[in-house]
Amino acid sequence: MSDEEDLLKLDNQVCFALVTAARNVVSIYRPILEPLGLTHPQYLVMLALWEQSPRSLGELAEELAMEPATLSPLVKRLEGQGRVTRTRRLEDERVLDIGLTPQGRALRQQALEVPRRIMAVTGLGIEQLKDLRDGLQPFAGRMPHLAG
Amino acid sequence: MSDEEDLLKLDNQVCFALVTAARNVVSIYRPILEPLGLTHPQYLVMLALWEQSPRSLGELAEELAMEPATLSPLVKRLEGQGRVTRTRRLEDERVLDIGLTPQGRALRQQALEVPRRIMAVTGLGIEQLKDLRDGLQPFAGRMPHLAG
DNA sequence: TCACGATTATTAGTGTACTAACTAATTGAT
DNA sequence: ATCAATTAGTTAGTACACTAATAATCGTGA
Repeated sequence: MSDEEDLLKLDNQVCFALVTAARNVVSIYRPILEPLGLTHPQYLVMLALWEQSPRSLGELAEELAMEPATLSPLVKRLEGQGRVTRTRRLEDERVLDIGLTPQGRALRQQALEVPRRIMAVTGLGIEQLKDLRDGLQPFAGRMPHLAG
Repeated sequence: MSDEEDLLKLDNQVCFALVTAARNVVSIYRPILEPLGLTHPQYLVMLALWEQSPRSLGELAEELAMEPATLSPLVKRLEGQGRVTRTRRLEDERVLDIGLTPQGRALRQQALEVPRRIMAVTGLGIEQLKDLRDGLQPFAGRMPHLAG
């Protein structure tokens, strides 16, 4: 049992915990978001747009720490559902502005109930959630050394 | 009203941190696992098999907290790469035993270097990794209330 | 023994998520 | 004014991950 074996085991535990936790979160949200007609990534997009809109697809991708190529079809589905608008910006036609429809804006009222239902299902309190958020900080968001 | 807005924001932060952290972990491992010819999920499968093999596909899926339907094609790719064997168990032909080939067993030597390279890239130490692992425990692994 | 329900794995279909290659538009430099 | 470089999005192709439906096998009880 060398140091390397121990490290491999710790590595395994961390990765496993992180990946399964992310999967579980999606599974927990699924039944709660389903009545809203949203998947979990779509929910994150709507949260970002409720904070600020309209925004270019690129800015949105940057804030959500995802690739424009991933966001592009996702936003198209939201447009198909009538929650979101996709319009070329007049000053620069390369830019695609993503905005909210009245229907998309109205959805926020239903979304306000989501967090309480999540806390009820998981039995987690506000403090635990804050601790988790803070513990994840070193890994979260867009990681600079991954760009390029 | 304001309470609900705050909760929605906290909810957003936690989910966002968790999901992007999981994505980032995969991105960090990608270039390191690429010379081994493994994706990150495949790496987790090999880690589990190095601990114990052969094992049925169902047992493996249980330990990895994933669905058999997800694991099935993943294991087939590992078989195609010559790392893994897929054989029906004689006593019960419904069961598919997943074992290691000599090549799959040998791969472990190269994998022993992975954790140090990860720590070098991320700049994280053993203690930080342990803290993160422990912080994720309430969400990690197979969640009982999701079964069914 | 034969029919039935349970167990185990696979297939089909949807939805992210990534990289790489591509189109279209703008900017900058000759 | 034109051509090169850059920027913004999209498309193509691969790989997870889930649900639902299917197939194959096993065990049991009539």
